[in-house]
Amino acid sequence: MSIIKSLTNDINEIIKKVGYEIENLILYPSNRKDLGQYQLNDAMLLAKKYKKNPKVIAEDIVKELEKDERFTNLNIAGPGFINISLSDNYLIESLNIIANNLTENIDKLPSKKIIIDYGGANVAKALHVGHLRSANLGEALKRLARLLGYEVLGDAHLGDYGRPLGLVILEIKKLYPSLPYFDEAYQGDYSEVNLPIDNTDLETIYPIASTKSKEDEAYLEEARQITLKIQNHERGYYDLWQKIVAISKSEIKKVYEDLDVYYDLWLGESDAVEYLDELIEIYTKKNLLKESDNAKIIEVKEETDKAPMPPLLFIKSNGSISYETTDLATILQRKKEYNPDEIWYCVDARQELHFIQTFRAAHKAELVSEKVNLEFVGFGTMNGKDGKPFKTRDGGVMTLKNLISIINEETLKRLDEETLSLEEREKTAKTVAIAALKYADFLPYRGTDYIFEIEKFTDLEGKTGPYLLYSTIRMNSLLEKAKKLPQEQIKVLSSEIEHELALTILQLPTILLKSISSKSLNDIAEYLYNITSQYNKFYSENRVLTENDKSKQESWLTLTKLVYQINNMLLDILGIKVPEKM
RNA sequence: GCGCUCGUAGCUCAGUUGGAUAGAGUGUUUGGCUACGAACCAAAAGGUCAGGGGUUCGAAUCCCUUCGAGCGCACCA
Repeated sequence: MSIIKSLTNDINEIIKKVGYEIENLILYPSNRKDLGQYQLNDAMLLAKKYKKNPKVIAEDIVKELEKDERFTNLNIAGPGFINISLSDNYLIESLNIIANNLTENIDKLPSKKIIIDYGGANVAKALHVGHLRSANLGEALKRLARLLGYEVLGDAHLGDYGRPLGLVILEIKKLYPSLPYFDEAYQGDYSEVNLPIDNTDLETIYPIASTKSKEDEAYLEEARQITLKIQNHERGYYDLWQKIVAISKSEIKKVYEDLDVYYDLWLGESDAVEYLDELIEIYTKKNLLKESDNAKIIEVKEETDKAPMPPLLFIKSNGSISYETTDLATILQRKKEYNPDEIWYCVDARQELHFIQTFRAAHKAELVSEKVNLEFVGFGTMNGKDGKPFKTRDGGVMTLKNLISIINEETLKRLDEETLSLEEREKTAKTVAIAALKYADFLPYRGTDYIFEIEKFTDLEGKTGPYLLYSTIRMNSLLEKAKKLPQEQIKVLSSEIEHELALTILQLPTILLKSISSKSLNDIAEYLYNITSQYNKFYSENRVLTENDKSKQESWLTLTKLVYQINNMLLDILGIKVPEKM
């Protein structure tokens, strides 16, 4: 158990002993550091509950806390704030426990099996800036959840089904009508067909097809028919579809690897389709399907709804299925194959209604038990400076690949030509660029729409990924230079900034729990900046290597090591790598 | 129209299970390197927390209301 948690528990016990009961006691870091390190705000609440003067209650509590040697400088301020500080002895002892084993400073959660759905990548479409948040968020939540003791599977949930693929194949048919895929008489093996199309072609074909479909009703209808053919596994079309998926998937994988995003499962919508018959049977047997305008729908209204709730479109009037249905099939598939306790969906916040419908329909048919938490983890949209969804200057889509290379160039310019060879610079630039990109994305709360500016992601100074990397590397460099000196124990805390750092370190487990419960990484991103800038202040105030006081020197080195380890751990959660030099 | 989200420093964002004096980065002005790595550190200036009302010991945070913005509302995914 973490220091801060056991401390909170103990204070709770002490207060109970005095005769008061606090339901959810939290030891807050004080926002009046001049009065104490921590504050307890509960005397005011207890005053209401026990109908007593809050100051009297505070005095009762303080009197008992004073008997404990861990606490010092206890005082009461204002209407009944209790200010608490920790004694240096206790602080040092606590830090040494953590320095000895970092996991002592992490509170594990009861084990659970979780699937995180954080893909959103679509076959035949380039990953664009909009995919960044899903990938970053999901990957980081996966790592955080694992650290806290959950069993986690990340699923790419590839968009490999539905109309876009129909459109792409239609356009290919228009471009290369003589391909055997479109020749009904063809009897040969499709794996031997040479498709004159690579991933770059696919990415240009889709926008063209999409535009045509909006302008030409007949074209759209033909695409609908082809979509249906794929869904019915019609020879030729189905084979071409498989080929396109394979080409596209390998390219998508590459971009995700650049971002240090790795999935445990590379399942797609199409993989869920084998559960479709079973799904339809379940809904039919339970009598949950209704006919409406030639389509089959599921009513998902509830009495408490404030707004009209549209039904879930289960089977379209032309007989094809919508993504609501593949999402339901996916839930069934996950239940059957993995039996998770929770499924988290990291998707754009604008899809909330869709997921409310899907979750309700899933629970209505008991695809998963009511206890299984299907959670919508929506994130805000990336807008341009005009407040509308981001477009490049010429009105196009900024692909993720493009964005990464822009930041790469920017970073490369900043790297020191004297300490790094060209080869090293190129490799390092990539790592630093990704750090800049990811960190900038994590800083705002996940639900906030934020304004996407290239400058924000290429910024290398101030509260940025490169700042964290630079500082962390500098810590390591110091530790390396002091390799022969002892760095095992903190013996003294000799300045204000060292005390600040100590308290920040104790606060870590609280930040981790806050982050997993809000499912947002901004608290961790903020914490990383805080601990790093506190360390940098310490670093600028002291000369560690030339310090004569040996116990001071060892304490400083141990503190450096501790912060270094924490930074590495947290950066790893965010999926950010630390290069050796930069 | 109905519903959801939001409005905090010039800009970009934190802070919202109610806590003391509302924070950070950036930008502006200024000071600190023949280096334990200056992609750093220090300091100044910058706020009617959109407006109004209410709840209470206490409100950026909760409730009501006005104004403004974004998003969603079955056969796109």
